[in-house]
Amino acid sequence: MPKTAVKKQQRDRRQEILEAASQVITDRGLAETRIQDIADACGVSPGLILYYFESKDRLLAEALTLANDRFYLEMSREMRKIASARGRIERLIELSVPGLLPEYALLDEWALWLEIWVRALRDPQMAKEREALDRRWIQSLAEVIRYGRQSGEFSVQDIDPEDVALELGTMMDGMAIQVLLHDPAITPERMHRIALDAARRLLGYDA
Amino acid sequence: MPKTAVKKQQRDRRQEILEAASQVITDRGLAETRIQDIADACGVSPGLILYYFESKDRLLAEALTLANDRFYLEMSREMRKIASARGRIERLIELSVPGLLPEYALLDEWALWLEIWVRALRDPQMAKEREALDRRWIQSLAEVIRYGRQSGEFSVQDIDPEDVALELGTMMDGMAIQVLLHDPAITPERMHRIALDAARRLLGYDA
DNA sequence: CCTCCGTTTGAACGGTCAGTCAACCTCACG
DNA sequence: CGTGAGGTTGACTGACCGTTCAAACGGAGG
Repeated sequence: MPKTAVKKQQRDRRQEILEAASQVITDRGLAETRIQDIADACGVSPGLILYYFESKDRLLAEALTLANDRFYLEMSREMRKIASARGRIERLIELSVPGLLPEYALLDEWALWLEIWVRALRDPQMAKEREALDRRWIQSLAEVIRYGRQSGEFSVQDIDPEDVALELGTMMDGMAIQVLLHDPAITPERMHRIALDAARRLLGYDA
Repeated sequence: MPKTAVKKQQRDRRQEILEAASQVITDRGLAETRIQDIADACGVSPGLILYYFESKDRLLAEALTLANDRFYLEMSREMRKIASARGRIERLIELSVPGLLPEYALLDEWALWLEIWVRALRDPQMAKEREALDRRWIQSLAEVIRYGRQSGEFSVQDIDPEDVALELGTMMDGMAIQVLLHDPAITPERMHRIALDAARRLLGYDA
């Protein structure tokens, strides 16, 4: 077998395991995830999991960021399809509300964020990774804001786009937690409305 | 020994264990907390822990909300000492920023919130408890807002105080996470400033 | 058809830890 | 003092689970 083919197969299997792991973590929680569960989820024996990963811990760390990476790619693709800055920011918001769009399983996405945060508290490696993921997300927001300001769609001129992005982003984090945990005080629809209002207010455009 | 004395001693020991558990969870994380650790922390043998608690799980669940209860009591006391609504809201904000005031170990407080959230994802009992804690917090904010509106300190009249409280509260949740995780993009001071600005804007009073 | 090497298996190992239990302690009360 | 009940101990157990490993598999190349 040619070397590239071997590498390809290895990468596929690795990916398969990572995706299974990500799913299991979402279902059972990080703390309750066993190697056996992951093996079951992709129909292989437990031994194979540790053939592809140095340890359970490393595998879990890698799996945690997988869904987020996928979300980011999907989001970037969507952005390119939308011309107006306002359309982009509103789509970003829409995509970020847990459970708003049935076609995206964003509840999963957000549940993994909680696990990432807890782990980042004590694992410096994960702390670094989390910061990078977060920065990437805030930068995406900031980019849309800069774009809209440049095009004249957003009237607010005197504030740093990154500051606004940060405010909007952290506010959505906070609300998403409540929505994720099914707090009756804040439904997906309500979060959606509040976030859109906040965006209009912060960026300066009309409804 | 009279029955009340027995009960008193039992309650003290229980409390002692709960507080030790709360501390250990803060230090090591929920997942890494062992009964042995808790026993060590209050200088008793592991067996005694399970003499006072049905299981490790129940103990941890109870311990998780302890710090939050204490924070709430402390906060209520502080509120009574401040006359103006504006002073109250600004004190609430100050108290909520992780690591802003050295005399309060609010990093601990917030770290426990993360653990509560993760656990609430899959434990209905904890989900209910979390919702109650959160409601209590939002209600405190709303109360101050109603007070300030009534006294004329806050000029915004047309929005539901609970809506404003929710917005302010969730925004602070989101920021607190970043601060807690030592994100360089948002220091305690910056969170403090942003939250104060948001309060002024939402409630309608001047700097 | 054989060989070889990367892949896969699943049984076995070893460490960890929640929970149990029998014995011991202590002290209030008679 | 003696007694008894509640409090405390810490060794023990049984289950669980990450990790290891020797053996088996499979298919590409000769």
